[in-house]
Amino acid sequence: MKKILDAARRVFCRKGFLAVTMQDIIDECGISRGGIYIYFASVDEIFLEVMKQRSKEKFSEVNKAVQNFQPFGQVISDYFARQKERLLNFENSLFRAYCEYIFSKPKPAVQAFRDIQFSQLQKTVESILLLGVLQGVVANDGKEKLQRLANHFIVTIDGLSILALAEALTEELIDGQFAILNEMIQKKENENAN
Amino acid sequence: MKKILDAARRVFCRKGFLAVTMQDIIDECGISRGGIYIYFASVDEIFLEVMKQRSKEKFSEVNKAVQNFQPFGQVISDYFARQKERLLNFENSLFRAYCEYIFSKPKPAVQAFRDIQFSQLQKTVESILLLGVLQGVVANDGKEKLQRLANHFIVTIDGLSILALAEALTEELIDGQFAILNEMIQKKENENAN
Amino acid sequence: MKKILDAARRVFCRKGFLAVTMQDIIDECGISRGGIYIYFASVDEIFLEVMKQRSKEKFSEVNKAVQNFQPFGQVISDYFARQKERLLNFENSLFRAYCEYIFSKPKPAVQAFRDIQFSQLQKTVESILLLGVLQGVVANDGKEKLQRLANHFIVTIDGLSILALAEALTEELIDGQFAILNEMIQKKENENAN
Amino acid sequence: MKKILDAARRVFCRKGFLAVTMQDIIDECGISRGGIYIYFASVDEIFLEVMKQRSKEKFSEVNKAVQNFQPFGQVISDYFARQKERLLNFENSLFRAYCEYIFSKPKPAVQAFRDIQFSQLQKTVESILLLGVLQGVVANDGKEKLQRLANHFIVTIDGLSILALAEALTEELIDGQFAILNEMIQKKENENAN
DNA sequence: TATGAATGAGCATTCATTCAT
DNA sequence: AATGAATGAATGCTCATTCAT
Repeated sequence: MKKILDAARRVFCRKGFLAVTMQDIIDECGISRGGIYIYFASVDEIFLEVMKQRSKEKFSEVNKAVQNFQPFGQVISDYFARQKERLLNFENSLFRAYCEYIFSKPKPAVQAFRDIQFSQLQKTVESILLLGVLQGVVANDGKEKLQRLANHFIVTIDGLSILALAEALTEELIDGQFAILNEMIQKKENENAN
Repeated sequence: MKKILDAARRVFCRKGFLAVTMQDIIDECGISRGGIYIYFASVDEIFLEVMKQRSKEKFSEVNKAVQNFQPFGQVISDYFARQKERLLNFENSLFRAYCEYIFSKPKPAVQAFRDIQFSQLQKTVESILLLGVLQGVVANDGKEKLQRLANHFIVTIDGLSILALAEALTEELIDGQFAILNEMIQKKENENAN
Repeated sequence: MKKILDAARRVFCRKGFLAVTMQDIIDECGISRGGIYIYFASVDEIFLEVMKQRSKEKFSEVNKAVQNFQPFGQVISDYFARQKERLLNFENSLFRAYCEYIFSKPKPAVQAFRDIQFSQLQKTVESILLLGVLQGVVANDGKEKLQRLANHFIVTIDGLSILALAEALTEELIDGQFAILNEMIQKKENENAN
Repeated sequence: MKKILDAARRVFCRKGFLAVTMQDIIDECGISRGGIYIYFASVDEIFLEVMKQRSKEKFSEVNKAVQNFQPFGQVISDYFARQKERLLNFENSLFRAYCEYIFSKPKPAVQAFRDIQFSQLQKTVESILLLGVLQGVVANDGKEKLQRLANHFIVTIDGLSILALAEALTEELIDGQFAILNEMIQKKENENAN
């Protein structure tokens, strides 16, 4: 079953979600036509399981760093570095599949799924920024502004992800955008100092 | 043929790109199966033509405003208002279809298409910001920084578009993100004043 | 389309209803896999159409004889002869398919269909018996009794049909049963005479 | 193994014969896939065993009544009552499965099976009628006529069974048909008296 | 004995594409 | 130009049967 999920993940990275057929996954994992239906009734089910698995891995490192109260400068630059690497190696990303899934399903059906993905991400980014606030290197403009800023990070990275999928993304562009995000924190830092 | 393209556009708005079959377009425009193949050999061709049409309309108004050297404050707030309306009425948008198309095609094949879309957008946003610079209300930090800022606008709006498609987008969230973009200009204005 | 229905009828006679696949009908009529779906969406639809066609043919001759007020003795013996021939050549009958269809469907779904079949049959048999009454060769015991007798004819023939399908039916057995039905009319005739 | 047969019987009552899969029986009896194949190689084998079991139960009571030389009036009215109850509770009957089995198999293969079922039934009905003859309440028209009458009872009940499966059977209709069968005996009784 | 994972043949259905009219 | 009937490849899915444990 792990064999199926690993194979499926490779397929989803390669072909997104909508174009993936059971046949693709069967071919990739070497299990028979019927064999796969023992575990999963549809491509949808496999996809959801793959996403569940990924969620577990995804934030573990950064969350650990935050919990260990490591220096904000370190954490944020690690975070950017990791995102940059991800954006530059987008052939290993499930983002395309995630988008196609979210786009194609009737909205009520995916609400729970999408909310989990989004709120987990929000929580993680917020916790990083909060770490900066606690360490006095990010301005404390109140919870609302912090949330807004966290959302802006997410939105920016989502926007970059689209460009990555369109292969319209250069390293230079990434650096430029992350520089802007950094400045937004730095600015606040200065203001804080005032 | 206009009938085909109009019908196809409605279909692409409704179902994206990947899920659209010739049958869908046939049903929508009321022309026969064979009749459509006289003009277009595939859904792909129809899609490209629809996108070409849309490009023509898309930037006409804002470009005109810029060319007429209208007040930057007016132009930018119009731009945000228009984007906001678009994001809140995303069932009429071709963004999903655009994403699915870009995602699904082998990259070299869509490079030209994607570059046209992206550079048109860049040019328009840059021209707006340049208007601000010329009118002395946006900081003149050099061409590179301006381009970076323009990209940030684009990236942010793309990020919001994803959320719109996932129906994870509230009016509040849009306002918050546009406020951040506005502050980035204002900030620069202040600095400029210093 | 006539080609499809004729082929389908042969298949239903040979294999009943439940065991018939689209493939069977496709093989029999020589139309392509997709071609058949232009006219019919499922085996069910084809079956219903075949049955509709048959209903039209089925009672035409005997109904005509009744309407022409032909001698009862002639009509009834023709009817028995025809039924006997049908029972002895049951490989050309749709009875098996009809049974399997009726058996396998959720009852509300087939109610209308089954009622039409049954009431047509009832009406025809009743009209024959009524002919006998009008000609004074069948006892007039009231409408209710006549209906009951008509039902008995139907029930008997259905019972014989089951035996035919089981190939447990000899010519002798048929003759014996039809003799009983004949006696029932004769008896009444005698009584009538009393 | 009894567990298997009991479960299978419930399934056959519910779904007939053709639509029953091994999975259905597995689900119903809670024994594993492989476990069932130890005892039975196919659904066919299970069905035959279920039918064999049922034959043992089926006629025991009426046969006992006949052997005990109980009053014919009692025996026949018990028999009709039992049949009526069976017809009105046809969801517990194996008749549908029996029909589908008989219909679907190549005739030589089921000849023995079908003959056993039919001749057992014939024998039982004949023995009841013979009881009537012996008690002087049914006309003694010779063995051949008696057999013919027995067959008519069977044929009628088979015909009613079809209607039961089609849910076209009312209590009124059953009563009417059984009344006809009763009259056939009564008539003979009267004649006998003459 | 008993299990249940695995196999692969077979079915319904959809769809892009062709072509005679 | 325009039609729409016809094709056949491809997909999801089910099921009887096998077999290592």
